Amino acid sequence: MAASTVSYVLSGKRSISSATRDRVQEAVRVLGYRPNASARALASNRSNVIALVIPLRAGMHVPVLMQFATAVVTTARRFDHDVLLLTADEGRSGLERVSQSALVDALVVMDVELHDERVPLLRELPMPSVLIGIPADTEGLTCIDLDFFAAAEQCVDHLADLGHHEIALLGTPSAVYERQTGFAARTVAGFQAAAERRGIAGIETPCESTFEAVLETVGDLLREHPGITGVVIQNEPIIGPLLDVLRRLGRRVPEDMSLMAICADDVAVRQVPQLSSVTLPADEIGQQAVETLIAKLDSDLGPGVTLMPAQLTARASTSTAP
Amino acid sequence: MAASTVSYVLSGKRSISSATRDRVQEAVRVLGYRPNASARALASNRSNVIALVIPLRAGMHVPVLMQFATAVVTTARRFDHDVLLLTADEGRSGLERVSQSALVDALVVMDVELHDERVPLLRELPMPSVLIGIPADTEGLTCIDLDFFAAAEQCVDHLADLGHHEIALLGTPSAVYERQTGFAARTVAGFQAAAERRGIAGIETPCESTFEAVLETVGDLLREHPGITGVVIQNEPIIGPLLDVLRRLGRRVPEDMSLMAICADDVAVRQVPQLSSVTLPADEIGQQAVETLIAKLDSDLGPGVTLMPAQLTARASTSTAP
DNA sequence: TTCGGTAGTTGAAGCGCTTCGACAAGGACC
DNA sequence: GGTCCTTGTCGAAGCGCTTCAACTACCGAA
Repeated sequence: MAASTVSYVLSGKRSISSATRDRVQEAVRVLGYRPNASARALASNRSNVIALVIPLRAGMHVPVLMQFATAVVTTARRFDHDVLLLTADEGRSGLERVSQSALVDALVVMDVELHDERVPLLRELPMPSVLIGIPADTEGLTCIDLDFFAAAEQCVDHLADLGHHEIALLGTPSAVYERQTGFAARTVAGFQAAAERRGIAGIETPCESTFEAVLETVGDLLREHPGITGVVIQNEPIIGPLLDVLRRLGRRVPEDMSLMAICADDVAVRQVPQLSSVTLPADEIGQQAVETLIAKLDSDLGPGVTLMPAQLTARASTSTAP
Repeated sequence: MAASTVSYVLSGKRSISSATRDRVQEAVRVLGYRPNASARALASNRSNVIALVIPLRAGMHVPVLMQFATAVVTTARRFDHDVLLLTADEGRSGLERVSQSALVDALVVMDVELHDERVPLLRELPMPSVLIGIPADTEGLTCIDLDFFAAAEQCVDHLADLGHHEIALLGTPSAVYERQTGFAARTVAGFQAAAERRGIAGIETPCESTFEAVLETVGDLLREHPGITGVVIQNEPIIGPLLDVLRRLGRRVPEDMSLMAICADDVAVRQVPQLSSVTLPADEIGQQAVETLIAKLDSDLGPGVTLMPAQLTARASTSTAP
């Protein structure tokens, strides 16, 4: 019984008689044999590990990140890969390190900015990568994200259909806009485009993720634009505070004020009243990212941008304009 | 110039003349040379990767987990190690896989239950590990956690010192108790012990992490125990809802009701009013875990339990009993 | 019957490092 | 001047796999 035979049984890369295969598998089982990962990686030039670069920056909503990360790990395991966790604060050098040392076979990069310094590097690296988020120039890249432009449009359309003609977008913390994060910019663009198309007034404002900030931002907003009857909210952690603030201000949802959220479904459903929302499908995006990466690994799949379609669910937080 | 010489320059394991060293370093710089991680691991029997097992279970508060994870990754990088992310749903087999294939050198396991099925396995594995959390039998293990018993005691003492004699512990979701998670059990024990010692009434109840659950739980609590004037809260995500519920019920904080939280400092400070709290030092625990692990890696450090001391900070949410 | 082809198996080469033992050169000591 | 030790460098072995080329055995077609 040659070592190579065992290798072929385990990898299935050559035909093996069923007798031999059974014998090998039995021995593997009995001895509890596990191939050494480093030796395997050295010989095959594949580590079966992918890197996941997670942002740790101001304004990012942690539970959503974790949802992405979980989806990535779970899907990677389905394809017999493991996940190496990198934090974005290592920046370019972290990516260079893990790819040039062949620690990983491929990269998943989250929280991509419009003009991300890592993008040129990703183009050069001799290793497939998938971005979660869309930079300004996607030439030669593989990117996946929710279609935030369409998401915002759908929110506006839904409110416009209900007869609202002055609505607001309560956005992400200003830090997120300042670093030109793609998803935030695309949401604003979609919001403005749809408002214009529908001939209604659309006011957008950033909002920090604290109760006081919501209190102040919403207070200012309603003072300056008393005609607002609909709000689109993109910043998940302020959903609770916003509902609270509206209650304090005596505005009932949805009677006086309609609310649309762009957030995970379970978050929307957990509120009182349940929120009409466009789903942020973090699970599917993470899963899709890994599946694409695996495809690129063993078939030189070309680059391309995948926008997950936005899907709106009307619930109890929106109604016809007062 | 022998390959071995380069290796010795890079690792510093033998003395090298400064002339040679400079020449090698210059060449490394110019060529952008990076040692191949797999080859290095195969030859040296060290992958320089540690596994981090993260729970994805009901009732766990995600931002805190992320804080642990971040601290672990950052600290690991300080010691020139990387982090492989495992989810707890792979259970024992995940641990066996990564350790037996020598994918990693060591393990950090989070969210340990009192009778965790992974504990016996960890004792057997030929590889150091550190648990974040304390199981029932710590024989032969290295564990680190906040001293939740003392944390609860300090909360009770603080309230008792202020003259309260009927207080409640608003705990974690019941799922966390049911699976006998150590930190929750130790908090309850400390709460009860201190209440008894101080001769005051201590009522403890689990609480799910939704607004309605808080509304109902607190409603029931105050109906059955109308004399309660102080609450200790261990469940971070319900801090906001709790403040809201008390407001609705017309109980002012701290005039009518004193509040103590066991949570991260920044969370306590972000509330209105700012909460008196015992800090949950996730950063330090994560950091300490990795430092201990590194020490075990290259010096056969013995096992042992490290309880991080609890530290109480009085803020605006506690005052003398009404 | 002979020949080409296919399926099954094998030994050997080699992946890119680390580490061990050997060895040369030089300094200290008697 | 010879011996011993230290310091710096090197070649070779080997880590545990994968993969290639080669070989055997056997089958069907000519």
